[in-house]
Amino acid sequence: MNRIDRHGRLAETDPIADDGDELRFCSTCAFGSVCLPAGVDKSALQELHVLVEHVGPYRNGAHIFRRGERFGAIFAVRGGVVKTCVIDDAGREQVLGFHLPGEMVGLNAIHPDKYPCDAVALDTVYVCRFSFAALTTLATKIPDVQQKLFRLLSADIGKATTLAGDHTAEERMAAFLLDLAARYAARGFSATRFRLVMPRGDIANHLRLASETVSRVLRRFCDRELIRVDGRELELLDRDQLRCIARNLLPE
Amino acid sequence: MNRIDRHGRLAETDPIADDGDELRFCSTCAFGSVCLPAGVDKSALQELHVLVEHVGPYRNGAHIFRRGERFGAIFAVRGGVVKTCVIDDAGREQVLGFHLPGEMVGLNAIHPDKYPCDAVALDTVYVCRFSFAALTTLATKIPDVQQKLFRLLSADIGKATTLAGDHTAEERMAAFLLDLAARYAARGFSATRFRLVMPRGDIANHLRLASETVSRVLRRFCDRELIRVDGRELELLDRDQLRCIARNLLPE
DNA sequence: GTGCCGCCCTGATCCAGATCAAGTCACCGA
DNA sequence: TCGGTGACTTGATCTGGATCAGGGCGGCAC
Repeated sequence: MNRIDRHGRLAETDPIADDGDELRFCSTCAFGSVCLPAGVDKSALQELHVLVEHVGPYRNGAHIFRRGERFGAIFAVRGGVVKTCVIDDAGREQVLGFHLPGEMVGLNAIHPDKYPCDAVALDTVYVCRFSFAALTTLATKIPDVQQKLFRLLSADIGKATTLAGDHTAEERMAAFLLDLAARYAARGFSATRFRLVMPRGDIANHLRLASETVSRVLRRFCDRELIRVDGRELELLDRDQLRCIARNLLPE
Repeated sequence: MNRIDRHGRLAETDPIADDGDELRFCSTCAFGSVCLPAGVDKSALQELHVLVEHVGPYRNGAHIFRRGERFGAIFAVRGGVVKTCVIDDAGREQVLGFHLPGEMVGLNAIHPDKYPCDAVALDTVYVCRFSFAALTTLATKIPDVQQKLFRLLSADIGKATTLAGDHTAEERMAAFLLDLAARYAARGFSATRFRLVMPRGDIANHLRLASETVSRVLRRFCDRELIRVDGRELELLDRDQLRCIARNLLPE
């Protein structure tokens, strides 16, 4: 893999950011079954491709959208990792989630009709922008599109719910690592080795832990030879054991 | 109000359970803007009313649906309060939420295509059952229905997210009480006096606290004259102060 | 009536994880 | 080469809320 060189720049051959390899990316995107010609009639597909807009690159720290902005579109991450977060009025950040290539961002903005959080690039990020108005119009014509949207929304409820549970630091950490692994695997990446693009502090915040606790738990997992860590590079060595630790918050 | 007499039975005049006062109920339901004739063409409305099925009563402790059952319908609570929860394999319950009259249950089941949790009546419960397949078909014909569903789903993501935050016992409790008050108010009930239908243990579990902590926090709120508590009857005395305590998790 | 049971409250103790305080290390710009 | 800075780690201490233990009370069966 080695998608990102040691200067943080994307390698030229990066399959994700490379628009020349569009089909390969779309096939792994959360919206792929919709965007790709899979039984959908051609004119409708044409409409979908017209309403998709490729945006990027965003550099590390750049905002894809900001809290409070009027809702107009949802986004699929094409390349890089996006963090969503809110800043409360005491100035403390709360990390809501990390969005990997192929995953959607902005679904939580439909109801309030404005983005309820910030979306920030954690490295070099490319996205597909879907105008939501156009998308819903299309959804009335193509039941598959509608169904896909319902499912994506429903799935996000489940994710948020799992995180809300009452669990120990080790349970949370194990579940987080396995979840990342599964999501990378679902997009065609390695399920055992990947890079934690986000800083420890963001992981900690997301899991409602202190960053010191994250360090310590990772250390313990290393000592028990469940994982191997080198900076932000991570390898899962004993996924069964991790699953066992995380069993109470994995099922959903 | 006094909707429930001291034997736990519904009073005869209960406006919610009374099918004779259907319009009044529908006007306060989360789906009301859809079910009621508000610009929607008549034949479509007819279809909607056909697909709605009134179910109940469920007695305290009865299941509306169980985890693992194949997903087929979403429900609007007509009367009573519904608790959703999961039991992990260690046998510990986790309360996901409470659903008041007019609110929807089951939206989180669309993606896994089976109910990911149990829905249990906390008192005498009546529901409207919406076949999801029929509803989505209708949604392709009536954009308002589709839009409503998108919004309901998106709103649930927001709710689950808020709960996932890292907050103190007092913040959680204050936010919980204000949230209940706002939801009762939105359905036409008093915003300052209502009944906590659920036992303390369920509140505690939902807020990821011990029931002892719930007791103590309520006690402290009483001492500070923010609320008045008599068993399960509750009155909010100083909502501004409560809002101040809960400010970090209310905005969303 | 009496005993039982479910729910709630209160006090004492304990502990997981937060916070505080120092480091180390890699990177970078002058 | 030398600070400076930001991300990460490690150890010491503190604390909010869990857990444990006990008791009160109202409803209900007998």
